[in-house]
Amino acid sequence: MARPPRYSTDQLLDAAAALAGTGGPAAVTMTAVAKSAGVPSGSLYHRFPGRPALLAEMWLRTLGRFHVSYTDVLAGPGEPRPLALAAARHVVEWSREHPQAARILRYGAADFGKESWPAPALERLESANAQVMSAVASLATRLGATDDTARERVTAALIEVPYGLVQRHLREGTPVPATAVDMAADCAEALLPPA
Amino acid sequence: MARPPRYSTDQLLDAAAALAGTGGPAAVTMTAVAKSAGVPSGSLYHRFPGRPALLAEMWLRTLGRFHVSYTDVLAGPGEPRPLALAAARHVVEWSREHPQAARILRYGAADFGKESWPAPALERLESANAQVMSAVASLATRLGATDDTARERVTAALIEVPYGLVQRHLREGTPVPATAVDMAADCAEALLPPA
DNA sequence: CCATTATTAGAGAGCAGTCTCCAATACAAA
DNA sequence: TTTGTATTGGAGACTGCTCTCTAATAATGG
Repeated sequence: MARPPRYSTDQLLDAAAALAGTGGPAAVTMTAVAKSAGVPSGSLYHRFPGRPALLAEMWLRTLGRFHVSYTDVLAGPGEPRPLALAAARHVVEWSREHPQAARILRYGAADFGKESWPAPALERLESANAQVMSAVASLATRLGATDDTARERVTAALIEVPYGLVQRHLREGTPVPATAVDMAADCAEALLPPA
Repeated sequence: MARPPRYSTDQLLDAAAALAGTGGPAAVTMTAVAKSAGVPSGSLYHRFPGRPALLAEMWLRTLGRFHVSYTDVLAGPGEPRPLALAAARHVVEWSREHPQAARILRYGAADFGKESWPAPALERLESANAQVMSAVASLATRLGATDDTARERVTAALIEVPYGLVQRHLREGTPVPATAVDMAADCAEALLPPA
């Protein structure tokens, strides 16, 4: 009934992600994506209503890929404490394996113009974040974190600290050392409620 | 001998820093800085040869302010271990006290166009970083960190972990909770060589 | 083979941002 | 007062980016 697409959405997002990974948000211009993917600007605007929409899709795709692997770990079988340690390790391992994606997530959604995103994209972001936060929260209760401080410590152990361990390497473009995985686990041990 | 300056360099950098703190690197356009400071573009370009130079000065001023307070702590008197814990705490405390500055340092120099900076600015950056790294390294040896892994753990304890603890709050614009200070110290305990 | 339609293709309008240039200005020194 | 000079002030050239518009194209269903 119609002409088949020559360029896939993923292909365009790949180009955008590559630019974002190396040059940060500012490098992801519509012109640069079009050039890098070998697509005329018209085709790009046929897929995405504008730059904010493209940035939103790229961000959500990247975040989603991390989220599925992360929630997989969180939802795994076994005792909560080993699970929490595994989750902390996983953040670092995932960053080691997906440096380009991790370099994108190093920025906030705000750095990719979140405030201009189309409403559906914002909702997807909201729901993705809520899902992860609820998984972490449920693990926190299983760990015996009752008050706010204890819950904050769990969040820090599972997300913020492992992420911090990786940041500098992502910024500098150097590979994340394997020793960072153990550091994340050691910090988690120190932050989680006593066993 | 000449007309006195009406606008100080600091005043212009303040405007730039405010823009960077709220909107990130992309918000710091020469036009925006001029408008926000109430300065015509000609005056701005009289002080700074171009946008890269302005960004460099802003970054170096912000980094320098952190560095002096941080190296003060590192060079303090006393046993190395309490000193290291104090340094870890200090990173979080400083971010709590200087949220705007911390929000700037959350980005890398690369995000502020480091590759286009004038050569003298690059040298100053290099030397500032080297100074801090050497202070950390000397503390690491005093702590008994002999191999590379142990040294990496010290760096992580003193810089990367405390910084990671603060990141999310900086991104979201929420104040950094006081509990984060203790978390930084607890993680440092776990990462430093055993006492 | 024709009509329909999603997609490609690219030219170019419009705009925001950087930077240049030159005249006007205000002060210090002679 | 006069001269010299660092600075202000702003107009506008130039560039790069976003986005629009229209025509061409390639497949499908009748």
